[in-house]
Amino acid sequence: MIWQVLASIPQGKVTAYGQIAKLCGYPGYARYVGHTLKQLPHGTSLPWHRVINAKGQISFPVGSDAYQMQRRRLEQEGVVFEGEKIRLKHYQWNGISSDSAPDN
DNA sequence: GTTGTGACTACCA
DNA sequence: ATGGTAGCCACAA
Repeated sequence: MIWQVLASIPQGKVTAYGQIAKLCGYPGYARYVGHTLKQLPHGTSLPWHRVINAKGQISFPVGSDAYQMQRRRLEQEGVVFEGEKIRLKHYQWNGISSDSAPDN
């Protein structure tokens, strides 16, 4: 299920772990989603990089290898970053939770 | 079976 | 807006 929802995320858009879990019919399974993405093979065609946390940021330590890789992939798809945060206002796929209070 | 940890969230200070 | 705490669920020790 998670893979299916993951694959349905449009290019150039992002969503949150909790949102995916909810869409899969498992609200509250945000951590499970993260656990699943962690298990994805490196060569997977699934857009795991389009999954971020509810804060609108990448869930990896800033500067870490994984962080930079995910960020680069997102930017390649046209996603714009504001510092470490993503412009959810324009790039969130299906409303991400609540926090992040976008402005502009 | 209890305890600790993790690519998470929400609420409160 | 930022930082700390509690809830959340699955998995490993």
